[in-house]
Amino acid sequence: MIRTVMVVEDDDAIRMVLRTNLEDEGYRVLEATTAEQGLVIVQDEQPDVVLVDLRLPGIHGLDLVRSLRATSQVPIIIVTAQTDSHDVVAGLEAGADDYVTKPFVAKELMARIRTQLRRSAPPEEGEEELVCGPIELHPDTAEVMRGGEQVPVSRIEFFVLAELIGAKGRVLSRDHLLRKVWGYGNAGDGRVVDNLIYRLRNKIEDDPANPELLLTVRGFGYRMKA
Amino acid sequence: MIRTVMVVEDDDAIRMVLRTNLEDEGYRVLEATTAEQGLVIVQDEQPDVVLVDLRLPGIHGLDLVRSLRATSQVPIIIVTAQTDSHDVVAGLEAGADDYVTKPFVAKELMARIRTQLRRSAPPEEGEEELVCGPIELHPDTAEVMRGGEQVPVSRIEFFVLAELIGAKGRVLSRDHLLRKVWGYGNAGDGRVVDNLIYRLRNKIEDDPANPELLLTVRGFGYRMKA
DNA sequence: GCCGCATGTCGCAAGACTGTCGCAGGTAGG
DNA sequence: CCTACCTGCGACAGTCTTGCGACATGCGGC
Repeated sequence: MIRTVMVVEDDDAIRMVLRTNLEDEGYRVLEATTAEQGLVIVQDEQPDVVLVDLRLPGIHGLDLVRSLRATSQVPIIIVTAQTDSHDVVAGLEAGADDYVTKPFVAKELMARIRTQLRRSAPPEEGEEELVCGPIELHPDTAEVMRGGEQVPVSRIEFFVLAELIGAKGRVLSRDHLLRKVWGYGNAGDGRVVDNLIYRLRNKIEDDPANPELLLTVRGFGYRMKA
Repeated sequence: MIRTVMVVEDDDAIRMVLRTNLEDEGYRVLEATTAEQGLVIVQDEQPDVVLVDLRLPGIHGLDLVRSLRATSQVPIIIVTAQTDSHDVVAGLEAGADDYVTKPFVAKELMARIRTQLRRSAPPEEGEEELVCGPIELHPDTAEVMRGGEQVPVSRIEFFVLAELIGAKGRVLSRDHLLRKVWGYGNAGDGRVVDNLIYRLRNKIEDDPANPELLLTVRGFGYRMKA
């Protein structure tokens, strides 16, 4: 079954990234740049989840949340730049089901969307196994195991590894990783990825200088051993 | 068997939080914002439990309780902002089976609902065992045992521990705990959880500085030892 | 072999994250 | 009224994370 996600966000760059990520996950994506537009489209199209930015031109995102809640039970996730907990709490009180603050980790946002969807649509097929050679990822505990022993990795390292292993040996470009993991406009240039790969190798490879698991594909990007 | 819970509450934010928590517990949720609506839906749908707010627009919650009691034996739990014991006593006399005052601890409300359900549907499968290493939770008595000895913990500490142990080793984010335990509006942001964890550790860990049961997962949240 | 570019390597510093603790208002019980 | 406790809050310090830049290295084409 194809699910529809509605994005209400005025910043073109962020909306773009969200759309790309959502489409990659197989969702149909609807977009709106204002609260008014969003309200109409939601009622028209009955999406399965709505992402709402708080800072919108004109009507504030909060009011949009309240309006939506008044007429619909669609799961609402607030995506806001306000780290100010004020807006966030107000958002939840207004009836949102979850919130994510920018800069967000795109993979995490996707996971949260899945969670909201699960509520409205029962049990999907089990989580994908995240295993590659001696490396094993446990999303439940956010732990990475290597041959049975735990390897401490940071939040972002975890998500990058998850993305790579999930790709099952396919090459992923730096851009792809930037968009999927870092998520958005993170103008941060390419080397960030290189760095992270370097650090990951130091943690999961026997000989980080001669990687056997996390391979470089010159000119394209990185991939896990098949 | 899927149980149905009816929520009669006019405040959108609170109703939302209740719905989220109830659905997470696996209940089907019906909502009404007025007594009239509630009465109709209850007779229509025969829910297994009804939550009633006392302050409702129009007909008062108390009258709704009386009306319900006149025609049904469905367990009724009053959820009220009135700490004023007046209304509460009146509510119980009107035929309610239990009451919870706001701000309530979400997990506690869920527990009370289970209790009411147990009455109407006798032998379910036993309660989930809330045990983790030397720690043992007794929901009936709200006691925490550690290696056979009782550890005094506060109300909220108890529910946080219950949530964590119930998660069986999975990581729970601060957000998750805030919503599941504190339940709502608790404008209080982040550090509240950290503090509570700190206090819990002082009570249940041998060496609180090097926790072995209640673990931190940096960047994600907390979890119990598997 | 030489050059240019892609990638590896590493240290740094800002800032994020968490642990720790004292304080104060609130509540319950006496 | 007093006391004890619960609970949220803020401050501070220590640790870890992470983007960045600089330089080294290696690959591929000529």
